[in-house]
Amino acid sequence: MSAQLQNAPTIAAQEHTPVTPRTSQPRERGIPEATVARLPVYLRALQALHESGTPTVSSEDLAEIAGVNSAKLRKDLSHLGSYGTRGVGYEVEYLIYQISRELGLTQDWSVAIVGIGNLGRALANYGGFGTRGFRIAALLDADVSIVGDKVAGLAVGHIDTLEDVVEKENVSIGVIATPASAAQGVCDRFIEAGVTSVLNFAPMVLNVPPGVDVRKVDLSIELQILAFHEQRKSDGHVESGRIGQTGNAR
Amino acid sequence: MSAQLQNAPTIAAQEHTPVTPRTSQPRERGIPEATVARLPVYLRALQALHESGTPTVSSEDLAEIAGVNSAKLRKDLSHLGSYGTRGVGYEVEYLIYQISRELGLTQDWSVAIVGIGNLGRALANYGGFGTRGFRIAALLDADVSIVGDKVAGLAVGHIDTLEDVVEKENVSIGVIATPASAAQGVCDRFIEAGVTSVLNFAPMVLNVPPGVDVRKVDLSIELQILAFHEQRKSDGHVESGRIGQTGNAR
DNA sequence: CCCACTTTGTGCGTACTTTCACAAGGGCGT
DNA sequence: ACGCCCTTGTGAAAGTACGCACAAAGTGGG
Ligand SMILES: NC(=O)c1ccc[n+]([C@@H]2O[C@H](COP(=O)([O-])OP(=O)(O)OC[C@H]3O[C@@H](n4cnc5c(N)ncnc54)[C@H](O)[C@@H]3O)[C@@H](O)[C@H]2O)c1
Ligand SMILES: NC(=O)c1ccc[n+]([C@@H]2O[C@H](COP(=O)([O-])OP(=O)(O)OC[C@H]3O[C@@H](n4cnc5c(N)ncnc54)[C@H](O)[C@@H]3O)[C@@H](O)[C@H]2O)c1
Repeated sequence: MSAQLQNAPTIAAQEHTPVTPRTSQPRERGIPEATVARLPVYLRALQALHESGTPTVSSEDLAEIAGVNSAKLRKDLSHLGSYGTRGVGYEVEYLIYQISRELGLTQDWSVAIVGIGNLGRALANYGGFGTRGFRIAALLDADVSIVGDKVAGLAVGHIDTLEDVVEKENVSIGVIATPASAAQGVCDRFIEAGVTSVLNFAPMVLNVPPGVDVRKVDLSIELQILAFHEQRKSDGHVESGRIGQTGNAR
Repeated sequence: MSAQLQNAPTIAAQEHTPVTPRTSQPRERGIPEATVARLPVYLRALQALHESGTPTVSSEDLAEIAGVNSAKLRKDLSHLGSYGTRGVGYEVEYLIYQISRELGLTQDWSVAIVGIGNLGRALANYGGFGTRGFRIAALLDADVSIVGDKVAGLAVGHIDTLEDVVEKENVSIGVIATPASAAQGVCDRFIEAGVTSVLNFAPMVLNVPPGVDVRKVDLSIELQILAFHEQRKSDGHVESGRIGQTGNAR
């Protein structure tokens, strides 16, 4: 079989002594998915603070910027270890390093995008990609009239070279931006080639074996969720209040 | 104030709703967010079944297609009411109607996209948009060299006409595809103009007042989450198992 | 009309999240 | 050195979400 399951319990356990300088904290293995999904948000907020020259920040302030409850933020960070100083807060630069390390951003990840249509091109041209450890290693498409085109400085390759590219470029994350009908096939090839992380933009549920992570970005679903709440608001209710940013989780 | 919050605490909660004086069975007001987020997935699966001529489907089969546990699916559907027939399953067409109605897709929603750059164009050209009750009412940008261009059959308008457009076209959902630096400003204008649902593609946390829904789509965060798990996999662990599709929730 | 069989709807225990509230830790002024 | 004040880290409570297991409900055959 393959399919199903939402979040996984995350294991925990072993872990030698980290590299951390002095006050290193034992950090337990097993960070909650909900926390993992928020770490990138904290990281972005911290980088903004760092760029503006702020040396330290309290959980209260950082939480405000990140749009979360401060207790939640502290608990999230506590999963990484005790990197704060009571009475003071967290050292911005140090925390950036810790979160980056935890997320695996201290190493580079090669990404291959398949389906260089409207969306694929936008993704390829998206600068924010490389800013954080992600490198677009290849752009692939099945349409021979597109193959060879230069997009964002990269020549589009033919889908048939997927396996070669994955191996040569050591691709670890596959992005699928093809029509839904081709998504499963592309996904299977990625997996067969050894890729175990997939980001899917096609509006369909991919079937994958255990051990493979798939995250989906589905515009249509987002709109439908918004429509649901919008309808509620005008449904006569005075009530409804949804609040701040809701994105993905697990 | 305004700011904060990530996922909303789910309104549901209180909302006794003494409303329905009738029989007890009917759907209580207050569908769990997690359920709302899955309804669109079920809907899509059902439509595929409908197109292939399938008249009824069991929770087991539908769950398989949607990639979820069948008990979860049944519980989700039970929030809408009892639309299944024991021993048979659910009537595809009827269920499509019920879910559509619940999601508010039986009415049309006008959408305005701001920021017609790489991503904005891809969104505008995205056909799947209109397929389900969503109509792109306007495309706006601040760059005068873009204003006037025809994208997906629509002329790009100037951002200064936002308020007029929202009123004239009765826009209820605003899509932000501008650089992060302009996102909050655009968001504020949308809200000021009366829009209470926003879909944000800019990598930043928007500050909004209560009553306004914001959903974000953040490519960078998705990649970072994948990187986290990818790192775990190679961290020596044999273990890690994340599985099937993970998308947004709440 | 009754029985065997299928599938729904849901009670219940478990697990995960969020939030509150506060004791303990640490810096700083005196 | 001492004590005050600020902020962290976290136990515990409350709220949600999941998925199992099964009684109830409906179908079709005999
Ligand atoms: N454009 C958007 O804003 C948007 C939004 C949400 C979802 N999506 C989804 O993203 C996907 C891509 O959207 P798009 O607008 O870029 O579509 P598109 O038609 O512009 O591009 C699809 C590309 O995939 C290529 N392709 C088709 N089959 C392939 C295969 N087997 N192997 C490799 N490449 C193949 C095509 O040649 C084409 O270049 C679709 O599934 C769409 O539903 C798009
Ligand atoms: N392209 C992607 O794949 C991608 C992926 C993830 C996130 N994003 C985010 O989406 C946003 C748009 O990305 P893009 O690649 O399309 O960028 P882009 O630079 O191509 O387009 C941005 C557009 O917004 C317009 N704009 C700027 N300020 C504006 C304002 N105040 N009002 C109205 N319009 C304004 C610009 O004129 C431009 O046309 C960015 O925030 C980016 O980080 C993009």
